[in-house]
Amino acid sequence: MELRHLRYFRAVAEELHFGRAARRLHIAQPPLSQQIRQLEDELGVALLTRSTRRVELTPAGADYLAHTVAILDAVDAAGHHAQQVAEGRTGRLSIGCVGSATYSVLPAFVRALRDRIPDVEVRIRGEMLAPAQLAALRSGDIDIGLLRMSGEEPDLRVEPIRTDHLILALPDGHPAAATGSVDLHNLRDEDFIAHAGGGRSVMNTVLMTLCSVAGFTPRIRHEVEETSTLATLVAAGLGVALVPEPTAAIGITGVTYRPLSTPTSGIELHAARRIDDAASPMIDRALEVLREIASAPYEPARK
Amino acid sequence: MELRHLRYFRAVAEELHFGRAARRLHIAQPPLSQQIRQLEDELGVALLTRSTRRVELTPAGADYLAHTVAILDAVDAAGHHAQQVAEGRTGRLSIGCVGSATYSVLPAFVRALRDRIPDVEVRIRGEMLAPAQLAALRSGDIDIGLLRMSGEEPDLRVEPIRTDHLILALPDGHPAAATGSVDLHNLRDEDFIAHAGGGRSVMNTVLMTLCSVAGFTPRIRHEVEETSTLATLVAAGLGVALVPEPTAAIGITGVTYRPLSTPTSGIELHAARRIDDAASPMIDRALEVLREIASAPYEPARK
DNA sequence: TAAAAATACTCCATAGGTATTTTAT
DNA sequence: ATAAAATACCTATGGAGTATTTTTA
Repeated sequence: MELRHLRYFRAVAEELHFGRAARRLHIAQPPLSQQIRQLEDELGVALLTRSTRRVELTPAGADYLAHTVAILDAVDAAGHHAQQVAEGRTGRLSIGCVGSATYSVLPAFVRALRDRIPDVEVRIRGEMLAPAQLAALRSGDIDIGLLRMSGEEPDLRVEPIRTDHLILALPDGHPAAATGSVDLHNLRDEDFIAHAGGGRSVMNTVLMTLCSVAGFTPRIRHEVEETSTLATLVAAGLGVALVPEPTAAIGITGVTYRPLSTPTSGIELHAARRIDDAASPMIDRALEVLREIASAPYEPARK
Repeated sequence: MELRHLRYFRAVAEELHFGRAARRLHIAQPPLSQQIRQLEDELGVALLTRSTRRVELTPAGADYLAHTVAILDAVDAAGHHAQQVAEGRTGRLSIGCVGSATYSVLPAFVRALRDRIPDVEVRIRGEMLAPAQLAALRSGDIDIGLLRMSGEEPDLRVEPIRTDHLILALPDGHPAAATGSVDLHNLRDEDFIAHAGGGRSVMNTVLMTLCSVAGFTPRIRHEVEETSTLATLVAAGLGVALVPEPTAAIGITGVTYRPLSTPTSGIELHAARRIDDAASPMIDRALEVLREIASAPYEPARK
């Protein structure tokens, strides 16, 4: 069976006249009769009752007509939808994001996506550590990763999205929070809260480097998977933490954020994608949107 | 575009290998490549990225594959469904029914239909007067009419289904209800409640005839559209009524039913259908079911 | 008897086959 | 070097056209 049979049957069923249907289809009447006969033979069902004076649908024919129309429409719709996907106007997009951007850059990104690409279907996986994102990118679990990284990844395309200042997260009432900015050296005897993964986390590397410059090695008492947990532990007074500025978007009371007295070069947020996904215009368009909105400096939520 | 293109695309998309897909389709590889190319050209969308070593779906191709599978399945399902309809195993059936059978024969019929033809989709229109049913049959609004009629209807096929005894509906405590059966003559001074439509209703004709034999002309004070209303009026003491026995299935308190002391030939319930619906096996099957169950004498619901 | 569907046949467009080339790893 | 897709070209199936017959209202 071919779509031709369905198109022809639809025409005859709607016209209830082989001659008119043939004219509508721009073919002669005999081949139309033949094709309809073929269709009926293949289905083993009489779809039409014909006499020379009247053509009518059988109950089975009426049923088949409804399905036929639905199928022909679905064929058209499938083509149009595929074109939309090819143009990146619709599709599914899975985004992974590190904790420090989950509550600031990520929501802004998703909001902008919905504005600019209304038919995108976004799936979000926030609070993903960088190594998990790399694995998820390779397995196809996510299409775009928002992470902080240093090394090279040959099968991924990584680009810097924005640079974030580093700030300190202190428990409310901490002596160092009394001043406008904090000298890292004053925290040499504090407990530090760090991310899991040790040296594989860029934030940990930066922390070690900065403390080393300040003349001490930070004592790391707690390691956390999620940045939100980190904020909770700081609020509980279990230690202090060095975090990228957007982390402050986590609305947990009991935490005071203070800049460092010594300016640093900050830490970069990167967007990563599979290098062989070049044929995915949705990812291209999404990254364009990300570049536009992510360069804006982090702005704390107004109350 | 033809289903061939979809079948071929599905094979290639699932095998991700033109050679294997061609073998699976029992054709050679070059024509397969050609057909896929045709499909892509017609859609204006690249569905696959090919190199000599790897064939992959583009995002648009993955999208199109999902739709393709759905369409091909729908084509199969449509054929099977039409076969089911042709065998009368599934389909929609609209049944009209007069008031006196609405609460006894009709529910038994529908119950039997569900047992015997599980996939039938029944639409019921109860409490339809006979003329309305004839019109609804002709307009296609109902497929089967359960009604009481006398004349001939050339474009309908009518068959007797069952004969019902005639009984009297009296208000509780009515003097005539004191005895086991009632002589119609004793009701010569009562108000009668009749169906609307006058002589066009067979029940009215029967009423006039029986009363005439009993030597009087009934005084008709109220005419009703629904048999349920008739029962309500009797219960309210507004009059008495002659009804077919199944009417007693209407569970309205305040009404006592009594047989006539003089046996009558009763009144027949007919099933009517369009004569040109011979090609509808669902109607055939449904009527077979009706014949089986409807011949059983009316049996009041046990409490 | 006239309008319309079915049949008979003819033709050619194109799906599919064979042989070969191209390409990417 | 080799496996696999693309290209070139040929073949033949079957879809569509023309002429005619059959059917029924």
